Amino acid sequence: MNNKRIYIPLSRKFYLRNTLEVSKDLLGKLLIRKSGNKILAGKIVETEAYIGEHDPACHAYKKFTNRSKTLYETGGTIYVYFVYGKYHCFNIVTEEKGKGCAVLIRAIEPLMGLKSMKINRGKIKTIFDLTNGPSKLCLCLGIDLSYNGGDIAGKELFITESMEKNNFQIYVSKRIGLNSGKDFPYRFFIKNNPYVSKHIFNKEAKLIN
DNA sequence: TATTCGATGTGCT
DNA sequence: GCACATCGAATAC
Repeated sequence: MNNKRIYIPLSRKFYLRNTLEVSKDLLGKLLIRKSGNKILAGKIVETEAYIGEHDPACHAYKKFTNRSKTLYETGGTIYVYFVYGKYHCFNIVTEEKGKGCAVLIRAIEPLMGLKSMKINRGKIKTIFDLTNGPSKLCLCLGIDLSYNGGDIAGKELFITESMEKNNFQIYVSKRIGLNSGKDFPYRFFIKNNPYVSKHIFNKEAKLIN
């Protein structure tokens, strides 16, 4: 891949749509992180939808708190939060301001800047362990709370169309790691992609295209 | 102020 | 497959 290529971020409009649609459409897109003249990038292979105040697993279910306030911003806002005392999760707000909806990026397939990613991440068993989890990819790309509330159509961290043709099949399953709202089929991932995070629920996943 | 919990990851079995 | 580290945020009181 050519580092000199100019990447055009998807506009905010892309995110001002139904959360499930955005979750599906993000698969196959490129997540780009620029730092100085370095480019770290990966293809999005797994996402989850969190759909506002009526979704028991969504942070907006418990109303407005200091942590969840950026979730109520307009679609295209970056929502990063801190969990389990040591990890970060990276989301993109969807739909109109005030809805409290977002897509969690759960896994990417690393494509550029693998060397830096490995340094950021620390020891791994195989290359497949590098970015196959929401907090793993945050570590690799250096995504932390300083990005919370930022614009996903910005310069440093953004998503762009893939240059490859996207001919893959999409599976949908239950979401990972929840205690409530666990039965909603809001997790999307690319069939047979080895960088998908967990294999739990994959057996019962359904093909949707 | 006290207590519980968590959209995870790691390591061991 | 399963236990558990870890600590900030949310909730209970």
